[in-house]
Amino acid sequence: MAIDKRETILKVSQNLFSRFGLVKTTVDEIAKLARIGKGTVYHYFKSKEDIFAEVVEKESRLLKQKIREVLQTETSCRGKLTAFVKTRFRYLKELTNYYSALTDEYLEHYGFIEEARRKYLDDEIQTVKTILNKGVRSGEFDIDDTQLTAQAIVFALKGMEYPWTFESTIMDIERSINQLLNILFKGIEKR
Amino acid sequence: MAIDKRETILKVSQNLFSRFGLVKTTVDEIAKLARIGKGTVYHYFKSKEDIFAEVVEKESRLLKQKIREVLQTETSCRGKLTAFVKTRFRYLKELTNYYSALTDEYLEHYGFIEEARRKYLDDEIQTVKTILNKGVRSGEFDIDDTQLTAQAIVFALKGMEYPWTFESTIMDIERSINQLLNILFKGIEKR
Amino acid sequence: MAIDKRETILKVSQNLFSRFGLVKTTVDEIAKLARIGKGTVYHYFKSKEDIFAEVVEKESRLLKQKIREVLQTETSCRGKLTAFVKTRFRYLKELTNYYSALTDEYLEHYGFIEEARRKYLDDEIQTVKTILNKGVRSGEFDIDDTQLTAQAIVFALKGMEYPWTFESTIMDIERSINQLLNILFKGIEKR
Amino acid sequence: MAIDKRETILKVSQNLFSRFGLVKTTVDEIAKLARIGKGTVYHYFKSKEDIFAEVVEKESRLLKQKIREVLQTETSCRGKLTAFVKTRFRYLKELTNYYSALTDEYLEHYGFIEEARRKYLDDEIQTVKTILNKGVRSGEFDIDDTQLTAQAIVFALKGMEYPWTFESTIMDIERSINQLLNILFKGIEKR
DNA sequence: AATGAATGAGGATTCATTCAT
DNA sequence: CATGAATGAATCCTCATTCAT
Repeated sequence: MAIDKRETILKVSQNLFSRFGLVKTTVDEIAKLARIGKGTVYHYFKSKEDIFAEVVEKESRLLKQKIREVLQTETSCRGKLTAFVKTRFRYLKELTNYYSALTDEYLEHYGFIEEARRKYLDDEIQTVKTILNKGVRSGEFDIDDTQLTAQAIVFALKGMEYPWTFESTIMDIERSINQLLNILFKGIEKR
Repeated sequence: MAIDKRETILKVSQNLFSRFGLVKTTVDEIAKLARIGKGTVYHYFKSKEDIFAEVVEKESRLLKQKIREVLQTETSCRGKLTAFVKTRFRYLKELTNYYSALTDEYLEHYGFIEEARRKYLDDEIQTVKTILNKGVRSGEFDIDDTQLTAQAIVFALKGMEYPWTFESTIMDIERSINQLLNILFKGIEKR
Repeated sequence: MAIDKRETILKVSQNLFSRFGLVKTTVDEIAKLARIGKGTVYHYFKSKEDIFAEVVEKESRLLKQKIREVLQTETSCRGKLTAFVKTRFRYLKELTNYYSALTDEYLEHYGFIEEARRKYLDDEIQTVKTILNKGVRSGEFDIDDTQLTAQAIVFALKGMEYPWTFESTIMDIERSINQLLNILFKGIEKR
Repeated sequence: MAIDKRETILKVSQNLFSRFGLVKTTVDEIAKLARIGKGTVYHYFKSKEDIFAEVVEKESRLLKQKIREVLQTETSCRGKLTAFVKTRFRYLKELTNYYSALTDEYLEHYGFIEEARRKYLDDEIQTVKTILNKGVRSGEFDIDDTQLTAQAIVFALKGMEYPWTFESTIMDIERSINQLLNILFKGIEKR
């Protein structure tokens, strides 16, 4: 029961934060949506920021795990890279708090966000670099500096995190991702 | 005099918004920094959001103009694309409000932001597509679907907009951009 | 067991009240320090005020008893008066709740405090008056109106109750008490 | 007008603080009593504690000035001492915040109160000591250690600060003060 | 045109008390 | 007996906006 309520708070908070952000989400709303008293929220969490931190942390764990799973199902390096990019993209669309925590400027002042960002970035670059290295060794890829290339790829992927609220009306993001991967592998220059 | 004051408000607001965001910037601060009375701010602008909208609009115009200028100095399509990417990146680092307006989730509810985003995106894609088309015609590029490719490139570029506060300690962004352009042109697959 | 817990609550409350006062002491703290559930506190006491009332009452009883004891060990009236003053002072330094209950202004609204004050005062004045009367009869003292004098002395003694947090750095209170007693007996006028 | 309002806030706050203390006085009450909006209170003062500090400071100044005035009207040292004691007492009855700021235990944590206490005490002792020294030189008084005696007297006077809410029903404080002064000058021992 | 005083609607947080288990 | 989950009233403070001067 108790855990139930804690979980409920996290769930509605996740929802609210993802829609309105940290500042514009009020504890009142959280309590109301969770159908509990405002005080109860403070029974389970020390502050609104604390809830946010936990929501972000949870989403982060989920994303990492998904990526780890998916990487194991692919054998070729090209397959791995493709899987990584697509999984990452698909999940980030849902894990909006994690996304916004990594993005919002005014959150820079919260220490835990800074920390999360750094770890997240290192993590992703490392993952990509590992794939690239393996690809180079197996002869699939032709890359001079895998570290730098991994960085560049991860940066480019961040473009996918953009909150594409009007995506459907303008374009099909999935197709764009495929195209991006194509470019990534082949380049656009005439050979 | 009147125009002077209006301009001052915009300038200090730009500064404050870029540092603290829309929500955390108070009208009091704006007035104090502009060395005018708080009421005066409301003489020139209907609301805080209005100031924000205008700041963003102004930065947007500036960016577009810069890109237009720079594109004319380049002749090759590869040069044009490179120039576009680099200019865009350099300016976005300064035009932080424009950037954050395009990014912050809780701003989605403001109509003018929605509008700005759409326009901005169309614009950039169009610009890139034009370059790509020219490149294909001139034989520089080898691209099936320039619309889709332009979209993919613009998406990838958004990754550069990430607020890299710890950039210096982790990596040199400029080098990453060069690498990204390399990938863009050549791909990573062994030929 | 039950009495044990009740006693524990009283003890930790005495400690907390003396350090933070009635308002700034929370029931949570009391429960935590007593290593019991918050609800349990309400098994033994109707409210926080109730705990406070009992703590004060207990300290009051302790002080009275101490004074009674000490008065019996002295024979001369001057000795009795000296003993009374010194004992009273020494114990009040420890019985801080009793002290603060008698002092804090915002407590005036609690009926039981009003009552305690009145009783306490009457009591002390009566005690001193008894000593003075005895002294007058025995020829030790030369006093017109022992009632009025007793009142004046008790008032003066209240000055000693002041929370001298910085006492050590400024002066030695004990020495001041001696001096006060000297004045009390001899006066400061040239004879 | 502006000063008017600031003054009004201070006045009603003085009243409320003196009746309910710092903790139990709410900003809402202050605003309501001053017939202004709650926000206005914060226009003039940074916080509730700030108002309190200023109220106390104001009362302190008033007391000191009154005492200075009264000391000049008396010529004999006995007269001066009597005047000092009586004035101090009469004014403290009104300056209840000053009084409670000097007394309340839970206020010890506020730095400015600590400071005020120390200054206040030094001040009073110095004032009394000056009178005593003059009295000794003129042959009016017979005192060994005027510093110690001054301390003892000031301590005793603190007893007068007690919140004698039920004074009238029990005794006439003024008469007690006279008696205390009598004791101070003559002592109670048979000569 | 310019001001800053005035406001009140929120919003985060605390805490004494209740109550189901 | 014992608990701690649950509550909501109370409280301090912020800030965009209005308005009289």
